[in-house]
Amino acid sequence: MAGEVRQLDDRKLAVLRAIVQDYVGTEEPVGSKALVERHNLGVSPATVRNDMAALEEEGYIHQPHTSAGRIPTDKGYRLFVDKLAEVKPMSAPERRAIRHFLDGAVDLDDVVARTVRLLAQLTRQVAVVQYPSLSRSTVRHIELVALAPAKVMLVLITNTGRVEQRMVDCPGPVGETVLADLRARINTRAAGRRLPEVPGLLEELPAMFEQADRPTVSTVLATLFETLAEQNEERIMLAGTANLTRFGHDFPLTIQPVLEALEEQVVLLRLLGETTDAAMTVRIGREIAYEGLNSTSVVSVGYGSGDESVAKLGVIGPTRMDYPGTMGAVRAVARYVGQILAES
Amino acid sequence: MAGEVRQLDDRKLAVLRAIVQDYVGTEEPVGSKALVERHNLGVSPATVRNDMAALEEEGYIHQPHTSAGRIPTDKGYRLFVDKLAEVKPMSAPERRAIRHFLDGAVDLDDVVARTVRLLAQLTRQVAVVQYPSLSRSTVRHIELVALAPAKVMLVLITNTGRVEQRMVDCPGPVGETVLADLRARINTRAAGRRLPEVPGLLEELPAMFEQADRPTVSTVLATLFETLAEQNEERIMLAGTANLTRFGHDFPLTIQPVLEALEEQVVLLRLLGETTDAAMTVRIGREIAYEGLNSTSVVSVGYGSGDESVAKLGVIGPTRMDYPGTMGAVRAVARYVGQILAES
DNA sequence: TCTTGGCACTCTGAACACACGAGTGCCAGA
DNA sequence: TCTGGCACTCGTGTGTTCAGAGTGCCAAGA
Repeated sequence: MAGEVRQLDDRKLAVLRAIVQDYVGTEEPVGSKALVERHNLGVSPATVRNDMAALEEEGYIHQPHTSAGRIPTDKGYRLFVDKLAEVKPMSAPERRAIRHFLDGAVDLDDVVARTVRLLAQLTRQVAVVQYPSLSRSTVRHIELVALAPAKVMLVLITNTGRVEQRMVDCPGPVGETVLADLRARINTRAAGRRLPEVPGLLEELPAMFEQADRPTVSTVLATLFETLAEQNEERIMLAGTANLTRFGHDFPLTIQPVLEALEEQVVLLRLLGETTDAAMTVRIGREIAYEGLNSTSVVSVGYGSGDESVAKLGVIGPTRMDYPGTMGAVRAVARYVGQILAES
Repeated sequence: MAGEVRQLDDRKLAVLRAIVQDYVGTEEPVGSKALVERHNLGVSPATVRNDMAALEEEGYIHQPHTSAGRIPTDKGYRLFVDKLAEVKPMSAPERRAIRHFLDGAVDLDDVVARTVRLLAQLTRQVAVVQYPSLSRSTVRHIELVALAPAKVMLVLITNTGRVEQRMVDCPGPVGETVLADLRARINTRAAGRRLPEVPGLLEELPAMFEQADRPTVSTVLATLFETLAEQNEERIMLAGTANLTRFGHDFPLTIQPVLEALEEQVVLLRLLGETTDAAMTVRIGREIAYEGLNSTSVVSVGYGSGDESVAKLGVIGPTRMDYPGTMGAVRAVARYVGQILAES
């Protein structure tokens, strides 16, 4: 009946942009007349109506009732985000405030806690920050300490400031010289490397020791590898759940599944995990795999101490959100957290 | 006009109990007729009406509108909890399930995480569990390790399985014998003692060392005292916020301040802090100091590894909650967590 | 071919009236 | 002291009406 892949005309795109902007602002379906009044599109309401009909035909907008205004669909938001919106940079005072707020942090926990609060406050939505995960970070230092004749404490310090320690029960007494030797060899090879690489780099180590010491060396290494591999340390911090109350009119129905999803760390981790490292990811409504979040959008991005990202952070809000502003806030916060981590 | 301190008649108490029970079940104001039908009070609705009028006069119940049923007031719930309700013990299968679920925990974090989820699930409300706090627990072991000539790592292990470590930069190189001596002396004095006691017990230690070593000893001790005193480690874990959706009809208004309160660890800590150690505490509506929680009730109790409580846990729900059941669940969970902590 | 003004139509939401029923308070009698 | 009866109150649900916002379509103009 109609051209399928027909390219949308510039004005239609402008109309879509205007609809998204107005709807995000007012939360109410927007009609042709109001649109023309608030944006100077240079055409009459009737023309806009024609464009709207076309946009609806293509699935970018939708009418709740026959005689109501239009609401963007997920597809409409998608087009808006991809083609029509610019990330809105933070203002200078905002940037200064972010910087200042994060600078006050005393340790890693505090950095994460401050970040998540800040993000929730800036976006007025639910913020999620993943702890810098072990698997992405690099080794700063590995320490071995004899606590008792056959008991060694192993301490792993990462570039993100995270400290993990383990006790190792060795098969026999451990000489201090052996331990020092082992410590030196481990650090020479592992320092600065990414955690998952480390086991490969230490493979030939046992062979470098006397036959008698090999069981001890192997035991220590085994514990180290365990620590490195321990993925269940993927922790997450949340803030801003109170912002859910501003979600919409049809309240309990929308909010319940969202609250449930937020309690499932697994869901949140997978959500953030899908973010491609480099760029900011925006997932909208049905695009989100987890059903409970089908009426929300997720804006997420990686952050890291260097040029590489060690963890993700993001924001969860209604599909009807201020995408440019949210994306700007997320990007800015991620950038500053990265700086803070790099400094400390 | 009327007797003020007049003792309430047994039947009036029975009526109050019935009102509370019905209202908790139905969430709707309960009238005299329905009451008589559902509980065999042995009297007619008219009689019940008289009793209700008296109860209202005394402030135990309240009428939302002239021609509606009655709803218990905070004062009514208070009387119910104090005089009319028995803590409802968990059934044997429930107890077994609790036990089994908690037994699977692998470390302290996991114990707390499982506890809070369990509590949320059992009560279908919001659960709060405080981590065993350093100040209440006792020293299991303190370890000192030389990492570099003038760098010592201090590790504090508590009876609740918590491990805290700190780096100490010493004013000068530290001899291994001095360190061993210090370690031994510290542990002899501190092991088994409550954390806040420890500084007092170690006061005269520096004097027992050679003049030259005293600065080092003092530095190490200072860091240890800091670690002991660090109260901001009072962490809390939450679960079951999704249960807030079952709160009431007047939704966003009630839930918003509650969600806000739940984000403030400080508020939650103070809330739990007010619990007297020994017994279970129930705070109802306006009795709660924090305004945002004025339409909720909090049931909390201490739990601990021995006979003494090291932290608190509890449940936050609408004032209209099943007090006997909630109290039963809270008590049972606290008891089992205590056992788990004692074992590990 | 695109745009525009006009017009008839649809539908929601607010306002209002109204009846029903649940629940009450009070009183007189047992 | 309890009970049944009775008149009264008031919230809720239903039905109706009405205004307004918004649409789609069409014919005329650029």
